[in-house]
Amino acid sequence: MPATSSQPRRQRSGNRRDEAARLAVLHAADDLLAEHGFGGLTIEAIARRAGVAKQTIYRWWPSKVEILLDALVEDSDKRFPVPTAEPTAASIRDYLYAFANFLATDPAGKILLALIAEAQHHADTAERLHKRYLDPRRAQERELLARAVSAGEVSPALDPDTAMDALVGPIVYRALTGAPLPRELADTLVRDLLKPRSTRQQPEAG
Amino acid sequence: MPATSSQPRRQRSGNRRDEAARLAVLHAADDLLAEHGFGGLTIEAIARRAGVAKQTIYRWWPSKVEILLDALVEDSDKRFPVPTAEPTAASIRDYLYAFANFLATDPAGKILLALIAEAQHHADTAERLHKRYLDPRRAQERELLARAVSAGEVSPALDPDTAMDALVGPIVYRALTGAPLPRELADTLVRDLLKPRSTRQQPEAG
Amino acid sequence: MPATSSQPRRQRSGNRRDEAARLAVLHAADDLLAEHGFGGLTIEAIARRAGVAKQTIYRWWPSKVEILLDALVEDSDKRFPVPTAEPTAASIRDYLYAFANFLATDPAGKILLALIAEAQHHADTAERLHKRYLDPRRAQERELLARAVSAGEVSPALDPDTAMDALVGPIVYRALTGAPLPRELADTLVRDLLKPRSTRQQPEAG
Amino acid sequence: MPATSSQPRRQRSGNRRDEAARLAVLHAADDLLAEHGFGGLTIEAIARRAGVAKQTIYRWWPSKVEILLDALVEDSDKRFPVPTAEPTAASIRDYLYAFANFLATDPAGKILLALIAEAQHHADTAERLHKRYLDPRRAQERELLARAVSAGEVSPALDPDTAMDALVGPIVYRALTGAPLPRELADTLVRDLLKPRSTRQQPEAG
DNA sequence: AAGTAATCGAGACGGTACGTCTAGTCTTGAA
DNA sequence: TTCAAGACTAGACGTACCGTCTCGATTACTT
Repeated sequence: MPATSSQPRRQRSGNRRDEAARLAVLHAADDLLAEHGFGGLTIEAIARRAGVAKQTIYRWWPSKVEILLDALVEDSDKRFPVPTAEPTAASIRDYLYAFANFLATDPAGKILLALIAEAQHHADTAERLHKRYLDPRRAQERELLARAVSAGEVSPALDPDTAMDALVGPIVYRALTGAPLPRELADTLVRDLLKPRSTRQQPEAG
Repeated sequence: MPATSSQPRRQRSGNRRDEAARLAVLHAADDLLAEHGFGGLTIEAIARRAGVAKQTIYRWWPSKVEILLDALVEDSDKRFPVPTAEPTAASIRDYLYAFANFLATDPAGKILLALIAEAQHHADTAERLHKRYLDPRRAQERELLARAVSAGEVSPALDPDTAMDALVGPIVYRALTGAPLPRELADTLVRDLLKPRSTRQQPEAG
Repeated sequence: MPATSSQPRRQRSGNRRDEAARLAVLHAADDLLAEHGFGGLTIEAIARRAGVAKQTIYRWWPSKVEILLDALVEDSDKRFPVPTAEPTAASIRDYLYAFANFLATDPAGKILLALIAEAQHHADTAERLHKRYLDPRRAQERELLARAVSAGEVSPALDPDTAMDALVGPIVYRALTGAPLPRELADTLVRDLLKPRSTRQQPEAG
Repeated sequence: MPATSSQPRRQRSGNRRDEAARLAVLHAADDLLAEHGFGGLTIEAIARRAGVAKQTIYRWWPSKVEILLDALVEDSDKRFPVPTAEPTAASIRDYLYAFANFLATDPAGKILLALIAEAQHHADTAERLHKRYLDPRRAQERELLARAVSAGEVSPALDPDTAMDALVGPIVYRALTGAPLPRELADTLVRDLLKPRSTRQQPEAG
């Protein structure tokens, strides 16, 4: 009587961590944030939505911030990885496009904004956000920029860290204040602040 | 302005609005934000700290966001007004210095960050923050920039609104992420994004 | 525009304790005990049933045991007060009838049984049950018995306290084990243990 | 009876029921009841204390009541068996002494009180308590009494079942309410309610 | 000797109630 | 009319157990 690969419907947890429950929680958090805003994002609501017991959430996540970080890290690595291949001005500009797009349209983009917000209210959140998201990404970004500089592709006036903030800051700020994110913004920021090789001898004034 | 007899401790209200209670609430909110962060800033705690009944707060402020807006508007107009006199690149740069200083050191600076944060969580807050703070200031800033442009002092590549965000965004973003705000940041932003008259014909590349 | 005595529907509490809420809680507890047993008697369920917030219950009652005691004391004083008038064997017997009837048929009778039960589980309950119910009633019963003795109406062999337990114990025990409570039980207990005047010279053997 | 090599610590289960686990559960239940009262007697706590998995408990006992019944039945048959030999008033009185002693001093006595209590809360418990403990014992007691009556040793006024409750009830009630259990109680109950042959023609009034 | 079956400790799971907390509404009584 | 005080409904918080389940290791009876 071969079991002919019929689907087992609900594998039922057992002794090991239930991956289905984990994903259900992450998705529920994502959905609730999108639908009801941060105010509707309670552990109770996540549990209800995910069809999961509260204890299951408390067992695996120390706070709802950590849930959001899990979702954010997974999604943003997927949707707009820091380019590692070609350290050119164009790839940096494309990265800013992708970042702006992520903030404006991806549900996980709202997560980042919510976490930056929450970090203002709780010092722990600030620390965790840095450790799990901002710092690792910034390290990659810094390296991208450094390689572009040493390749002679760009020549920013500021130190790498501040330069990145000067590029990313306007985009984040406009997302935080609900302003649109036109391509010209990233274009101008890259052109004027990074001064790429191709545009350096021809300032727009002419 | 005769001080007429020592102050009678607590004049006990009567039937007009109690100015002492109003100030006590604003100060209590300020103090609590500074001491216990936004998390410790509950209506209950403000009432306790101010020695005021909750109902008194609810009577005069529709939410604690409005309390913070009251404090923010009063203080920021005092500490770093948008310059109205000389529409030069230098005065814009000075304004950015003052803004950075406000965010980094003034207690009311924390209020702005907290309100930007809160605006991510509640749409009402976003609307109120725009209406009472961001929009009025932006109108002034836009006019400053417009006058500087038409005076030939600066020539930004972006439209006035986006250009202002490109200047302000990095400063706010670094404040939100706890990064320091060196003067070079504002210097570079003004020089590279506004292209003031004095630096226009001599791009740093030479 | 005279309000012509239309009913105000819900007087809404205010500053003072809400008597309606208090009664709703006591009745809800009573009903739940009768309908779903002690297992269904949770604070959460009482609050739900009474249409009252949990906090209101916790504000006024330190535990659900105290709710039951409130209900029990009020009801049992109403339904079967200890007789104070005539200290005769007959009135003691009638008191036992009333007690048996209370245990067997009155909803509040179930409360007493539940509290005796709960007292086995929690020492606090035992103490509170004694202080608020058993001891005061026993004091009255003891006095009734003492007056009957000194009036020559009855002559028990045991000290008053133990004698009362010998009368009451079988009734309670049968109620606890779900056995019926026939009148002959009380009759026999009074006749054989209290030896009332009228039956003393004529033992049932004849 | 050579003890052949020190005990191997924990034989690790295998295919058959683990007697060590069974005893560990019974003892853990006993200990927890004694130390933390019925409130501390949770399946989780028993499992923890016994060093046993919860599933092992649920496999062998349908509820914690059944664990207590196991312990109670074993112990009470051992400590105060219903006398089968001589159906005299004295042996009944001795049985009551033993019962009172069991309730007052034996750990298993507390179990009986706890089960009577629990039976008020759950109908299932009531049924199981009757079936496994109260009814079998009562059958033996009834037979003892019946034999004593037909031997002319005693002549109770009540039917056997009610008569037994009249004897046992006061003792249980006083145990439930924390009152002491003096020998005179059992003495008086037997003398006045069973009217043994030797005291029948000489009522104490004289 | 290998396979089958039942045991065990461990612990994750969906639930329910706990007792605490804060929000925001409402009412009283004094000034 | 204002205020302090504080009771009220509502509902989230994080914890403790409940009873069910699955896992992987450990025996003992089969064959």
